[in-house]
Order: sequence, then structure tokens, then C-alpha cells
Amino acid sequence: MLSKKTQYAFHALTYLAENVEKGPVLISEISQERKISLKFLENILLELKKAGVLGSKKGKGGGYYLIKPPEEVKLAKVIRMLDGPIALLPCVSLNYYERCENCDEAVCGLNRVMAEVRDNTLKVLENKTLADVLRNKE
Amino acid sequence: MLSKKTQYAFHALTYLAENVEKGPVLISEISQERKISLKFLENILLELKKAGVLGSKKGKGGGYYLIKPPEEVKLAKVIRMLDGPIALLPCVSLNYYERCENCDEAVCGLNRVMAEVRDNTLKVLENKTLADVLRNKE
DNA sequence: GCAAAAGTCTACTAAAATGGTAGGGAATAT
DNA sequence: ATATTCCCTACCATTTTAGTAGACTTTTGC
Repeated sequence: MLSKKTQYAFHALTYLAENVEKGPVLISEISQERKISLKFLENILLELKKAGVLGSKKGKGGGYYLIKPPEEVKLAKVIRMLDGPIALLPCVSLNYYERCENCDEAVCGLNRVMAEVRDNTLKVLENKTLADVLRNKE
Repeated sequence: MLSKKTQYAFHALTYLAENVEKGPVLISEISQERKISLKFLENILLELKKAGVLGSKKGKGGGYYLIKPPEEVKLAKVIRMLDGPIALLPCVSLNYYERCENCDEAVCGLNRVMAEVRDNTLKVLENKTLADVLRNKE
């Protein structure tokens, strides 16, 4: 399961994508519209900014905004930024690989099945973007 | 990621499947062969027994054994037993569904994408069994 | 029937992750 | 200058994770 943090991040990102024309959007607005704790959301948006997904502006008329068009924000990237690995086993993770301590990977069947699961999952998450999430709305 | 518990469960189950001819296998043997803490493994095997996957025998010559042929033990079932939901969002889980509190599911695009991820994941996990994990070894 | 061999059960624990909250600081617009 | 808004550090309670301890029960085989 995705953590609340990542779930909230997705809700916030889609809200921003749906309101690009507004320019910078207040944290408090997102917080109210999507029913997310304000202070928790602050942390999340800041993290997304540091990761290069969002930009921000301070002072009156400020807020957060998408720094890239929604078509360029892959879902897999967002998940990895906040939750870490997408694979079910460390020894099968592309971005957070760790050697397996319980078996020899060369002859481990579990390894191969879980790599298949990973590939099937990534087939979706690496190709779908924020824009796809929006398009599905209609 | 799968918890250590579930990872260990898979290692133990495949060990048992590879050694069906032995009859009951000692916890301590599995623990040593697969380098899993003995006491932790005890809990895990007991849980698998209560869930109907394993049988056991006490006293000399006792141990744990698979209660069904490896072809009938779906990977998805093992994961759900020990780790719970496989889906990435509660509002998209087949076995542990919970309503989403942040949006209206009927118009939520995230929902649909995550359902697609779930289906792609389950395509593997619902069809592969312990036996498939073994067959991949050759 | 007794001892050894095994699994069973209850309870405990330390460490980490999760899901927040508090409050002041820094930058910006007017 | 001041109000607005994001930025930052620190803290906190609860739950989950990964394990450990130790006594208890069942079974086997002599």
C-alpha cells in the first residue's frame, strides 16, 4: 500500500494539474479542497518541491505550482520520491536494490516471479503520468 | 515491499516444497538452511498452519509440511494472509476495500490507474503458485 | 510410564516508520 | 512596514515490525 503521504501527494498534484490556469495555489486551498491536514501537506509539498516536481512563490499571490507539464510527471517517480521502492523484494528493485540474504539469486525462483510482478507494475506506473490521471476523469 | 515476515514465509514454503519427499521438516532445519531467526520463524509457520497452508506433527520425527500440493498455493494468497492488501490504495483493494476520504471515487482518475496497476500485479500473483516458483529454478 | 523431541502459546520488547503538530523564520508584494 | 505566504527545525503519539523468552502440550519410542 502507498503511505498516506504519497496518497496525499497524488491528490495535491492532481488538484494543481486541474487548476494550472490559476497560477500558484495556496497550500490552504489544496488542504481544504482535498481534506488533507494543513501542516502535513506543507511537509509533503515542500518535499515535492525539493524533488523538482513543484515550484513555489512566497508572499501575497504566492503558492505552489507544477514546474513541468502534467504529461511529464510519471507516477512511478512520485511514488519512489516519497515511499521508496516499488518492487516487492529488495533483491528485485531497480532503484533500491539490495542483495538477498536468504538465498542465491542466481537460482532463486521467487526472485524471477517477483521481477515479473515488478515489470507488470512498472508497465503502468512508468508510462502513466499526471495527465493520464486527469484524462480518466471524463 | 513485502515485510520480512512474508519474505521468510516464501523462503520457508519453497524449502518445504523442495523437500516434500522428506515428510515433516524441522523448524530448526528451515531456520538454518534459509538463515531465518528460529523463534521468528516459529511464529510464521504457526500462522501459516492456522491459515490452512501447512500441517504439523509434534514429537520425534515431527515438523511442518505442506498440506496441499505446491500447484495449489497461490502467491497472492500467501501475501494477503501475512501482509494484507496487495493493491496500492485502499479504495482499489479487492479484499480489503475502504472508501476514499479525499475524493469521489466515481470521478477519481487516480482510482482507475491504480486499479489497472492492481490488475497487472494480480495477473501474476493470482496465477503463479509455489510450484511456479520452483520450476523457475532450472 | 518416563524422557526426549517437537511444535504451541502468551507475553514482552526495542527500534523504526507513520502520520501528524507547533511555532518561529525568511522572503515577497503592496 | 506589514500582511502574506512558504520554509524549516523540532517534537510527539501511535502503530508496525522484527524479534525474543520461557513455559506448556503433545507425541514418540524405549
